[in-house]
Amino acid sequence: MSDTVKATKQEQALNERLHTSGFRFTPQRQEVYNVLLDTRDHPTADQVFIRAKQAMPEISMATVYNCLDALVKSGVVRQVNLDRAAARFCPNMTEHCHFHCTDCGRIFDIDLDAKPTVPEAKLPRGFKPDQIEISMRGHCPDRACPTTQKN
Amino acid sequence: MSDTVKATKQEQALNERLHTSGFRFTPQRQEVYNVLLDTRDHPTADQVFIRAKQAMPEISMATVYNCLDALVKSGVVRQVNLDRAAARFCPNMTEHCHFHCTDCGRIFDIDLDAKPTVPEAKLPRGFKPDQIEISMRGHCPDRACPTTQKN
DNA sequence: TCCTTATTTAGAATAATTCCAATTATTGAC
DNA sequence: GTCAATAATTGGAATTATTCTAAATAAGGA
Repeated sequence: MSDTVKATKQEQALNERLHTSGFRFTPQRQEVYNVLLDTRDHPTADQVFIRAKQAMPEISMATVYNCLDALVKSGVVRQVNLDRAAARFCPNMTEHCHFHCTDCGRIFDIDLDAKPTVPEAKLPRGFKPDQIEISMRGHCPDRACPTTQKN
Repeated sequence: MSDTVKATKQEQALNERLHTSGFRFTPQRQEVYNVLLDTRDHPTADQVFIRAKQAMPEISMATVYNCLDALVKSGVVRQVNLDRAAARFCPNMTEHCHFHCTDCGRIFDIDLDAKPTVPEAKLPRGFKPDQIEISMRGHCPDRACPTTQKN
C-alpha cells in the first residue's frame, strides 16, 4: 500500500523530469525506467527490450530506443559506451565511472568523490571541457567473477 | 635521398613491430600506417580507405580493417572509440587522452604527463585495472574551430 | 624453388541503431 | 469532458559500421 504511494511518487518524479526536457510521460517510459532500476547490471537496449516485454508484451524495440533516449536526455539515465559494443544503460546518476571486467564482461560502477579531473593533462589554452569521462578495463575480484558470463 | 633511407628505416621498424606480434609486413599495412602518419586527424576506417586508395587503388575495405587491426595489435596505432560513432585511429602512442569538440566534431590529442590515474575513485578491494581511459567533450578554441566541419 | 600459411580481395552477412508511415495516446484549449 | 494538435508507439524497412567467407595471391622459411 505504501508501495503504491511510493510508486506514484516515483512516477510523478519521472513525469516531471521528462516534462522539463520536453518529453511526455508514458507507461512505456516508466516501464523502461523500472527495468533499469530493477536490475542495475548495465543492460543493452536488447536486454531492456526483453525485460520490458515481460510486463508489457506489446512494447517494440523502436519504443525501447525512443524511451532510453528520452530518459538519457532527461538526465535520469546514463548511456554507457564501452569500445564499440552495444550501448548500455544505467540509472545511477551519481558521479561515477565504469570498470569493465575483461574476464566476465560485466561492468561495475566505481564511485567518484567528485567530478573527474585530469591532473596529468595539460589542456592547451582555449579548450573548455564540458564533460570528462573515465573508464577502466581490468579484472574484478574473483569472488564477484566466478563464471565467464557475458553481460 | 635521405628520405629514401629514412623511409626504409621506418619500414624496417614497422616490420619488426608487426613480426613481434605475429603479423607479416605487407605493403598494404605500410600504406595504411603511412596514411595515419600523414594526417593525424583521427580518420575513420572509411577515411583511411579513401586515402589509401590514392596510392594503392586496389586496396579493399576488408584489408583496411585487417591492417588497422594488425597495427593496433602491434601497438603502433591506437583505436579511438568515442560515443558509438565509427572507430577512429591515431598513430600517437604517447600517453594522451582525447578531446572531442562538440562544435566542429574534431578530435584532439591531449598529452598526459603520466599514465592516467583517478584520485577521486575508490576502487573496491580486488579490482585491478589494466588500463584507464579518459575522454573529454567540450569546445575547442575558436581559432582552431572556424567551420563546422564534420571530422 | 617449393610449401605452408597469412593476407588480400570482393562481396555477403551481421549487429546495432535509426528511420518511416500509419496508428494511437497525451496534452492543452475550449 | 470533448476536440484538435502534436508527440509517442508500432512493425518493419533501411542504414551504418564492421565482420565473415571463400577463392586468389603473396610472404617467409626449408
